[in-house]
Amino acid sequence: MVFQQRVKMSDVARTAGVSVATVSKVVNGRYGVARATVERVQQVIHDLGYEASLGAQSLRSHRTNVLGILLAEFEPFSTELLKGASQEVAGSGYQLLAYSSGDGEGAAVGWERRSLARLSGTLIDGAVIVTPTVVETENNFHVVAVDPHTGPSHLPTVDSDNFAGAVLATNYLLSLGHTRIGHISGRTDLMSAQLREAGFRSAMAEAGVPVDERLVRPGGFRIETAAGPAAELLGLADRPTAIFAGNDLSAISTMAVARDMGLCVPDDLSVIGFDNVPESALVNPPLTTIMQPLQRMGAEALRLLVDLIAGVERDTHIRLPTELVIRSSCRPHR
Amino acid sequence: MVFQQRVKMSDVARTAGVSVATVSKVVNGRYGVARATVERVQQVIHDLGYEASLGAQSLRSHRTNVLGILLAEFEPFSTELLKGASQEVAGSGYQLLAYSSGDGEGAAVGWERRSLARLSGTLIDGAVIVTPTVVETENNFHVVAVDPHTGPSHLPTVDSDNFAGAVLATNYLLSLGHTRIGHISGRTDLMSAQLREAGFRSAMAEAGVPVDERLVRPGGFRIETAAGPAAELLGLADRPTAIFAGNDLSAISTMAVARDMGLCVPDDLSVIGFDNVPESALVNPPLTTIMQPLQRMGAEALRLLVDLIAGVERDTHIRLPTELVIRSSCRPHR
DNA sequence: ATCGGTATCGATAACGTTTTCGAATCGGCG
DNA sequence: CGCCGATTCGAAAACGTTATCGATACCGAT
Repeated sequence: MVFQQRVKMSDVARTAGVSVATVSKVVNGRYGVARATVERVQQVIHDLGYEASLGAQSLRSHRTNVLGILLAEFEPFSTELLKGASQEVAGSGYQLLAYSSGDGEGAAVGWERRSLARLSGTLIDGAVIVTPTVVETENNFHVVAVDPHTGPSHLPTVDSDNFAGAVLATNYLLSLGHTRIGHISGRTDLMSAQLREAGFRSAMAEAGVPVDERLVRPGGFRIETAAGPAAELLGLADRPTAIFAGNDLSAISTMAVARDMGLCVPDDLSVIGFDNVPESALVNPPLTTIMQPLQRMGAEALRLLVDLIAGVERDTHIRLPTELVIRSSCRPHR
Repeated sequence: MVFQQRVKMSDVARTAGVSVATVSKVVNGRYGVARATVERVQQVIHDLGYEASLGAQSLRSHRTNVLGILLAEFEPFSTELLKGASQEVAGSGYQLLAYSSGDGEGAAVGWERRSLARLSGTLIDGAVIVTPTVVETENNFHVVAVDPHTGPSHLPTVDSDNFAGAVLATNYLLSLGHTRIGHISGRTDLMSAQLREAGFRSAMAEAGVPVDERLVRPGGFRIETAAGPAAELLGLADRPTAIFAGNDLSAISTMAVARDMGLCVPDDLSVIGFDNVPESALVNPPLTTIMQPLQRMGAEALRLLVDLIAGVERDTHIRLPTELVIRSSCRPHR
């Protein structure tokens, strides 16, 4: 019910009978202000409920003690990373700001660069960027990338062992007797997607099973974009008996398409995913998948970022292990 | 690999051979600049990759086209709301910034007020606040509350029908033959917690079953805070045969405590939750609960906020229905 | 030529904070 | 009593942007 204007530093200064400069010193704990004055100003600050304006603060000092995490959207993958990062930030002295491009559908490339330019140097002290396609770093500003785009980059990075995970998934399908295995690959600009496809091909070659190129199609890592390729694959006269989807969302999409076409998973078609997002345990049938420790990846990324800002010398590339999680979406080939 | 300073408006102005004022007009699409100039400036903006500084922009104009959503932490409840809000924001012309108090444990009361003071008027044009305990609105700044604190408030609000949901839950347990029903209530400062307890008492009274006051304990809506009360309840000589937990996290905590004490859910103890967060379907046994449409609540809150800023006349209190979701954590009383 | 009216543009003052640096005060000591 | 160093404070400039408003250029009409 209190209907008041934002209280600014000059208000505090006036009621405390000092100058804004002095208030600023008190707020930031700078040296050179008398004991009595400090206490009086702090009292006024408390009484008036003063809070520094983030915008003005950062505009002047280029330091806000706020870190950002940039996501294209709040899909399950990013949300899990966010949870991990959020837990890690507690007690670090920083606060966390999650920024979504909001682009949703169109997802204009380069949103990370634009958002970063908008926030860096004027709002946040550093950022972790999830699945960035464009990496470009201004000096004196730290970013770490999670699951970055392809191509050479010396950005500090956190990811999981995508290649090994893909080998795990493929070998599992092979061990069930499948040989006509399809692969719905991910966003071609993502390192992880390329490594998963490479792992798939490697495992197939290792087993001496040739890859039918018609069974490998890009699915874009999203439910909507994967549906088309999945339908094409399943529409083939000699359709695959198993599909290794590039991520869980593609796998879920594939299962939906299969159902629509009258196919039963896992009886008519085995499906394995990648990520182990919470949703994968909820779908029917529960999805067999490759787990990457998403929350831990988020936590590691945040800790790495904090260390970088603090100037700590440490390894700037973290790779976490993957693991096979067996549920009910795969069955031996008859 | 490009290693460059942040490019500012004056840089654009210099290379385009105009003044910063003109650049500003071009950026904001103001009237009064020649066609040719507009194009030239836009070209330079694109070439240099200029992006306005959020801080400076908002400091001066008090308008950023950015909305905030304030969460105490990224637990499941808030995360679902966030997803809903995030989907709704696409295409609204705004961008969404999620802010977590980061307080995690201690969760100092009034974090919403402090964060809001920090962000409002200098960073965001409006905010939706999840489970706020302190409501205080500055003029010319819009906020909408989701699941707000108790006490009178004329804040625009989105919530679900907590009372009816609690009646649903209680009646379900009663219909299974339970009469010794315990209730682990929620954060006592939250409207939703009070309404759920009231619904519980109302349904019990309606059925003519007296409430044993020793079986009603506050659990704080969190896994850690609910464990103690749950243990006390289950340690009673005449322990309850069923527990209506104030939310899913309390219910999950209760099930864990029960397991530790050698009790089997649902055979020795029926447990029902509230919220239907995704986790409730993952636990073992899957949790029977009351669903509130969390994502939709987030979406409605965001739409309401946008409308308020735009000055649209509309209903400022939205209440969504709840629903019983039967899974496997309840069983008829023998 | 002169004039009035439109376009187009740029100086400049804010916005709320931090930081530098000089001014003022005070106590102690010669 | 005069001087000096230490302490405490405030004036003012900067940060990058937007908004106001006056200056200039140009046009056609008298």
